[in-house]
Amino acid sequence: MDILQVAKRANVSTATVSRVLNGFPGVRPKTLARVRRAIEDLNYVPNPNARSLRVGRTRLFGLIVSDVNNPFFPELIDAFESLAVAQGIEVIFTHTNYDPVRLDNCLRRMIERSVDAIAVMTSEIEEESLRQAAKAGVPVVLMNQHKLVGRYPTVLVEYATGFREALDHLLALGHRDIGFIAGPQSLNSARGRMDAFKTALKTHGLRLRAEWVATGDMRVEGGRAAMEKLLNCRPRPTAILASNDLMAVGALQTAHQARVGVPKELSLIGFDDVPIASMVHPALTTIRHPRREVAARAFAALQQVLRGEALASNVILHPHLVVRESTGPFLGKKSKSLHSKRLTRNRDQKQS
Amino acid sequence: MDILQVAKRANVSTATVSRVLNGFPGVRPKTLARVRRAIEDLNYVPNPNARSLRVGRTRLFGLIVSDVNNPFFPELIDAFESLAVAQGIEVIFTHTNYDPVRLDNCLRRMIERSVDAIAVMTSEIEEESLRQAAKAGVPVVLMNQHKLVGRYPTVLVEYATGFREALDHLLALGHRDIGFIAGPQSLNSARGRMDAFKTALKTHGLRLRAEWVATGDMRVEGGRAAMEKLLNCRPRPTAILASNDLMAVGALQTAHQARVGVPKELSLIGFDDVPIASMVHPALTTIRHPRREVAARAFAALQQVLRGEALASNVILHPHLVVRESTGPFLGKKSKSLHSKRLTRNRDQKQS
DNA sequence: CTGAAAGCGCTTACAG
DNA sequence: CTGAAAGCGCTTACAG
Repeated sequence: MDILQVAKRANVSTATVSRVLNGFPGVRPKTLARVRRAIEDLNYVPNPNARSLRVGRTRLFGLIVSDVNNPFFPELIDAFESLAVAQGIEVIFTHTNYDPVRLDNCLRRMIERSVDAIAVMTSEIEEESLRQAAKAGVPVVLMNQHKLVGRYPTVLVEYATGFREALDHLLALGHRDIGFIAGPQSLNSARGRMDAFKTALKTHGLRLRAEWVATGDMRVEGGRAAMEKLLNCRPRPTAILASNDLMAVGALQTAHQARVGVPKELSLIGFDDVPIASMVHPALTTIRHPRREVAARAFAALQQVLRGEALASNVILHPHLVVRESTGPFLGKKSKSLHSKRLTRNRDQKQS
Repeated sequence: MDILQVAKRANVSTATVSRVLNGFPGVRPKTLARVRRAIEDLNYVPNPNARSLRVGRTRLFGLIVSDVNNPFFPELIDAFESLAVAQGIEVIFTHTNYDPVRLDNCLRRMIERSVDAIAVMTSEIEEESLRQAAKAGVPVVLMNQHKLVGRYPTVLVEYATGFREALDHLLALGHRDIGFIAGPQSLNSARGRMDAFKTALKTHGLRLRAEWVATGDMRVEGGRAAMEKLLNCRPRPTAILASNDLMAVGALQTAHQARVGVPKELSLIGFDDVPIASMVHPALTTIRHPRREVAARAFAALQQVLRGEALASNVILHPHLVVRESTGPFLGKKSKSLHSKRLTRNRDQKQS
């Protein structure tokens, strides 16, 4: 009964100590000072369990992502957590390893822990799993789940914007023959990226040749294999976009091994802008996924729901092209024999 | 008063429901079945706050690392969390961004949340910060804090083992002139690695030439700069070890740019075996830091302390060499003009 | 402006 | 083998 100690020392009731603790107005300055003094002297810290039991809120948020080992997520986690900490909220973080069953478990665990709210930042979500959160009255915010848009607050990322910028860039460099390394079409995100790419292509009046599309597993290895296929095409695309950076990195390695110069003979663009994108050589031109922003909006949405405010509408964020060294001018069919001057560009230079 | 509902439905007292919930022996099978039934029917889940308030334990562990964005940590976090979940323990995870003040805050937050135990997996730790945990009676386990070894259970990683294996490998390939890319000597881990390298060198009867040591910031950029310096040495080392993989990756890029072939003209070895190590080209030979094991031992140590068992002694783990493609035979001074046959090796092949 | 008292939902001696 | 009851440490109407 620790608040009692403080109360005794300050010569007040526990109710008053509680008021001071929670910053309620209407405590006489003298009393306030006395209570503060006692808290200080006793080095008193309130018991969060007792508080939660009483109030019904834990100031605990859940954050579920697909995969900690995927370099896409750390920034998102970091951003989410930083915001939480700034508000005195703690976050229980976990990952599903892309497994829908694990997602179900994660949600259950968090609900049983009575978190106040949950952000689900995975690519695949079964609506059935979310129902338990709804039933328990725990607000949930999602990322990029177009199918569930009306039913759960969702942060959407408009891939098309990024692909449009990427194509603008490639066309300006003289490319017209553009290939694509897709991800498994069973994955929401991979399918969304493929669709967005096709749309952007159409906008620019280009057509996608079926043989210029290869599919990989969204990991480096998949990018390698896909690139092998694309390099064997005749005619060969002069520029290739990948569904994510990891596959672009794999593609880059295969190009190296096949002695196909990037960007001299082939331009390459990734997606996400994970840290590795700027670490490879040549540094990858890529479309940056605004994941810190996604985390921030998701967090804000949860707070809004908790305050009982209605969400205005879903948030739509846009990825943008980051030009680095893996894209360059198309030098014509004879480029292989030419020793073109090496292009120098600033890393991290952004295209407007 | 939800356990009461269950009790009513099963026609028992709340005490009995609690016994069933906690798997206490000595409940009559019939009663047991009735209670289980009621729990099932009502979809009852105990309130963790009430339980914690009563019992004084939260089944919450804290995990503090230096940096989520550092590719070293995800595996460690993953391993720690998986073990926790398997025991019905939730983990609050946070990072200090290498800032001692933040570590202090992180510890305070976790203690105020009344976590049961804390694993501190950062490279820099002020003992002062740990005192608050001691005062609050929260067990703490550390990673690689040699100075605090007697006072806190610690998981140690014996860097020397890894460097010895690396040198064995290089010597077998014919190298004798070996350089080193160090980290800032203000960092515990960087200093430890440097010392271990020197020791290993001495064991092999080699001497370190001062001009063959360059210092970087433990990031890719630092590796680039350090490599530039080393490439300008005359004579030049024929093999270089880096304090971590990120710097090795930077070094690799600089070698590429300077048209120094790896491993043909220069062998390169990293440290840690982060995911990027096997993604670059050539794939990095590196010393694998056993971080999943570190996490597992740290977790086990915490559990042991919580059970009131004394720790036998500190845990010592050993890193081992993983041979990939960035190391090869020393081909003599004239190697630059030779077109030596390309070595093929399996990626991920381990040296025994 | 402040206090007395109920109650959040559990667990655990204690008694039988 | 089971129950009645106290109590973990807070917050919050309610009363004054």
